[in-house]
Amino acid sequence: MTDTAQGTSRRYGTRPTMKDVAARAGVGLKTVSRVVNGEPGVTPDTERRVQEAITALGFRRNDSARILRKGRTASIGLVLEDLADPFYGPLSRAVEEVARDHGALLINGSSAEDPDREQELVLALCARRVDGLVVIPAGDDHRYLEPEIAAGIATVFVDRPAGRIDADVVLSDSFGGAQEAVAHLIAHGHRRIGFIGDQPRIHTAKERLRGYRTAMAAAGLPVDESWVTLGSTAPEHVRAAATAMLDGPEPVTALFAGNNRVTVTAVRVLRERPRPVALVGFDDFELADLVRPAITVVAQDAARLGRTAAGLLFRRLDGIDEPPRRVEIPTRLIARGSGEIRP
Amino acid sequence: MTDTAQGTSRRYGTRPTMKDVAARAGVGLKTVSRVVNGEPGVTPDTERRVQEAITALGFRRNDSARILRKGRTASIGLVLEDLADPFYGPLSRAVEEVARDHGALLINGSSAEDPDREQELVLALCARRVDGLVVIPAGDDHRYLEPEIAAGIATVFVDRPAGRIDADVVLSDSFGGAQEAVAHLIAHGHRRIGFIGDQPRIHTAKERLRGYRTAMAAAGLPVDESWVTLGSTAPEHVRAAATAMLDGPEPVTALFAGNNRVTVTAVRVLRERPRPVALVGFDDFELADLVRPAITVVAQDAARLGRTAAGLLFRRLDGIDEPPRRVEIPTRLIARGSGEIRP
DNA sequence: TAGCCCCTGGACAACGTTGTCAACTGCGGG
DNA sequence: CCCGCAGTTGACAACGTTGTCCAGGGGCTA
Repeated sequence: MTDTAQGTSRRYGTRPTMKDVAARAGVGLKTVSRVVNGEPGVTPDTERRVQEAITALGFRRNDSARILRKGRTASIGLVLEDLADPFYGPLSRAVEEVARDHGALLINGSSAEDPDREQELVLALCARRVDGLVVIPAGDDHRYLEPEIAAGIATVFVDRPAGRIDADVVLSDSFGGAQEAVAHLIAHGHRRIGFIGDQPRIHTAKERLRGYRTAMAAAGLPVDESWVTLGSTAPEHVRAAATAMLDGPEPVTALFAGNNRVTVTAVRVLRERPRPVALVGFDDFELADLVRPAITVVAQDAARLGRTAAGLLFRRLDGIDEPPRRVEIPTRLIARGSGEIRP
Repeated sequence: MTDTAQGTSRRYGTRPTMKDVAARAGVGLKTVSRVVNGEPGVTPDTERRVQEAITALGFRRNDSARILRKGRTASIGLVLEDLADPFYGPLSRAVEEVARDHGALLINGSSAEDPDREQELVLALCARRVDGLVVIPAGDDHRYLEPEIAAGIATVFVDRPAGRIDADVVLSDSFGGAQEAVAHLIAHGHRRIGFIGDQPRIHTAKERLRGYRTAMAAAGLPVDESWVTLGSTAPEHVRAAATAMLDGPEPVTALFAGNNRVTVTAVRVLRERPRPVALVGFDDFELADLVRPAITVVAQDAARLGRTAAGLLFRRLDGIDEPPRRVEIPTRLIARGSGEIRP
């Protein structure tokens, strides 16, 4: 009755299977399966015996086998740039939360903004047969995904559109947000405004630049090309760019920072300057209101991006078949002071 | 020659298997397996034929089946409190990076500081047969993991120790860090110092409180119990606690904040006060140096915690068998100004 | 009491892959 | 000319689970 360790040689690292449980409970294999899955058709007494055997042996269903048999993995993959970036943490969490509501686990990976690594990760996830993918693309050619999508792996892109394939995508309104930011600076009297953005191959960087140019043009302001820098967002690079704009022959009186990493470095640079320079940053961040001057930003709702994307994904997984959608999430200008400095 | 779509009825959502590839290439199943896995013993000509079939059919190996057969999943699980918390993002990223170096994928889940949810997640990961687990525990009883560990799932705890089982653990030196923080405030002339920490069931909260009390006692200072609050770190709660300490009968002249969320709210509260109040926070955060006064903190190295834990995990997975270890990562006091305000 | 149905339980195949082992080829040496 | 050998290749079982289908037994009705 209490013979927990009995004849069945349980080597370390070897798990009991349903067969073992069945043998111990003196029932058939399928009966154990029924109990484990809560299927009907088992008498209370049999069920109890099976439960006892499960507990005694420490049995846990092997989901790998289950997945193989059923064809669905109840897991989705998320590929983003860097989990350590404060913009992606909330996004990832939101995706996870939606996945959880649908009983799915989340496997995620960071591409480090490297297209090859993105592809490697995505294909590894496909080999695992995740049910769906949420991808923040690093590359700009996703034709490699075509066979996977055709084979039924639902895919939603977030933050940036897919390259060369037609797929669902959820974006922030980078263009509109940038336009609004720059218009805000113009409204406060600025005429020479600098823009420091991410690498030009990144969609959001291009869109924000376009917003900047459109706003400038709409106000009839010329743009000196020394006021625009796209490239690495590494601190030293941003620092050099900002310094050049501020000390150039046509010094800017305001800066528009293309993302949160740029903004942070810009704040540091401006802090060292004798005269105040106006600044608006794309992306909100914690404590933006506590820095002096408080930082005016164009806020994107990362969690909402993630929720929306995951929602779209599970719609697909639930079998809703419709042409690829493009959802745009509005941004919001939060005026806090740094953008209201007059030239 | 170009008959991509031929007799084999490929329904949407059905993937080709090695059998299909074998049939198309006119070879045996095992030969396909050999090619896919780069095993030797296949003539270049045969290999080419198989490769062509693979490309034509869009075949991708089903890792679920592979996992079932091989027993190893090449994936590890990470259970933490909240991926959106800026402390855990870098930790998660560090674990991911180590996993990647070992060819493993990372599945992660947020427990939301709920013990039941932690257990649910952990067991789901075990059912997936992850090779190992990195857990930031929310609960304080992990005996439920015993059968899993006995069955060979390596487990490492981070940030907080496991409850009621003996397992590897990687911790920050919360006690020492807190002691140092409070001593720092005392050295700057403070006698009445408040402490606002996380819920008392959380190990780090207890340790930091212990450090606080030890430092006070070492300086021969009494602690009025109205100066100590442990509990939710929700902003309104922290705000109320701080206000009470600052306006009480024995008003504190300095605050020690038990984690990053508390610190942020404390900064906001102190900002509204007419007289400066000293503040030291546990956990560093971006922009801590840009707020005025810049925030003095006890910095923990989240990435190093993650790297160390993952390193330990893979040592276990590589078969190194030794008694459970307890690794403590030192903290570092970064004086920036807010802790140097005199009473 | 025969006949029938329902309820429970089990035998068996299948999911897609990999490990084992044997068969086949062509070649060189005795 | 035959034997053995090395190098390829494929047939088959197994991994642990679930779906299908059938068998046995008990209770009910005619």
